[in-house]
Amino acid sequence: MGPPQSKKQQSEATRTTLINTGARLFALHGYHGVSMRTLASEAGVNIAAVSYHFGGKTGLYEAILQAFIDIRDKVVPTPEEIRERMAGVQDDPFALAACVDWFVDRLVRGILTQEQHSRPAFIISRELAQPTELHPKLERDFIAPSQESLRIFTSLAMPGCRDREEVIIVAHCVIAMIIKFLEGAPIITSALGWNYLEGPGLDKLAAVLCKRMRGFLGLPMENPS
Amino acid sequence: MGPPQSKKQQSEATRTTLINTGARLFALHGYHGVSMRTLASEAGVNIAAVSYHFGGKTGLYEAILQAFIDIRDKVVPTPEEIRERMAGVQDDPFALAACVDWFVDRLVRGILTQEQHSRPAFIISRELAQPTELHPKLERDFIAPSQESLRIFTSLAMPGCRDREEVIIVAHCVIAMIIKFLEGAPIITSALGWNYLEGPGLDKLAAVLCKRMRGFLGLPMENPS
DNA sequence: TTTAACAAAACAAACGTTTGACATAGATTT
DNA sequence: AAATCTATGTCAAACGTTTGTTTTGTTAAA
Repeated sequence: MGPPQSKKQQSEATRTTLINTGARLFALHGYHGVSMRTLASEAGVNIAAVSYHFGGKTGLYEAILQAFIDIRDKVVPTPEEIRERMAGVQDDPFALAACVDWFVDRLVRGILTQEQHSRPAFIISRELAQPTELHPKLERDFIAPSQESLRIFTSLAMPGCRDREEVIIVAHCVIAMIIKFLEGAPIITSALGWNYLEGPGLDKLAAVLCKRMRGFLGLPMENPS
Repeated sequence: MGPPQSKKQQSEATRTTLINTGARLFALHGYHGVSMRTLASEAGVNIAAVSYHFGGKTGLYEAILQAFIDIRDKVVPTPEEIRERMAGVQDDPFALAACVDWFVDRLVRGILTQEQHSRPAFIISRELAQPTELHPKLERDFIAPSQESLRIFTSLAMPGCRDREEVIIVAHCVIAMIIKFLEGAPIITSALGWNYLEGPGLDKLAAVLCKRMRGFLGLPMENPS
């Protein structure tokens, strides 16, 4: 099947397949819930391939986490991007609210729609509740930077707030809401009579979240008419 | 150790120990992450005790979930309780805000402080992201009733909102924030320099959450001076 | 004496990992 | 340019370990 491949191409293809399949299965069933036989079978490769390419099950899991770390900036805006976007609007509540819309909309669509982004969120969210030995690395390279971005956004969105503790708590709430829509997607969609979180449904969700997040941050919920 | 026990007492003691230890370990490491030998060892009982009393590992897990279902009303207020508490204040934003404080404070302290309540939240939250065969029962006896309470509270707290979809989305956000403080407790406490989510720290967290939740629901953040 | 609860040992099955044979792309030699 | 060698990726089979469960025998309350 497919065009004839060189050895390097074949090797790379196997690696990619394993990382993609592993990400999907680990996100669905957790690390301990996926056996190497199921994994290899789903990926369409031999059992020994995992050990050969990644040194074992933990090695593959590590590689998957690393792949997530590498695309972090595509999901969570960097501090620079946030500062640039929100510069000079500290005194205009409606301009601030527009920035909130931008930030929330980007997170919602980044995390909830793109599978390659939603799986990391799934796995990392689980890693939070159920730390493995890879937790320190994940904490340093993914969680901490994301938290920093979230706190910078939050403190900029609440210019009147001088309470550092409150900023940290509020920042946590912002990401918590969005992440929980990922894990609770079946509940939400069935309650709303939707099939998936996409299309008009996702637009509605994003709109409601933007509006409410404004109120949460102490900004006007509605734009001036 | 301890006073001499009758057979029924001893049997009941073993059951309780297994349920408590199981709840702790399953919450920490997930169903597949806990072996029966670790479980029995931690509980201080023989391996065969689990199969003897609960018919196997899944039987114990089921019993643990059932124990959670039985105490649901202690954590999440019932629809009756909510309706009673919030009756006749639909036109008074500040009275409504006080009800929000009551609801949020109860959830925060119920879920985040009491270990016997926080573990169910842990396990059920994981069951959401990673459904097992027990999911339907949990959905019917725990999740659905909790969601109903949450939606009733939300719709009563937003009397001006006639958008059913918005009510559902907002209700989900309310519980999402609180639950995520459970899973993200290590991150939050370390960022804030706290040791645990208790005492003054928990008071602060509850206060901030109450205030912000008011804004989220479109109510005044501060009480009239 | 009967029987409910516990404990130690053994069970088959599934686990992650390793082995050794095989095929072949790529490098080296003739 | 052809022949040979080497290194690499794949595969089926087997490895020893750990899994959840069951069996068998013992203890002590009823």
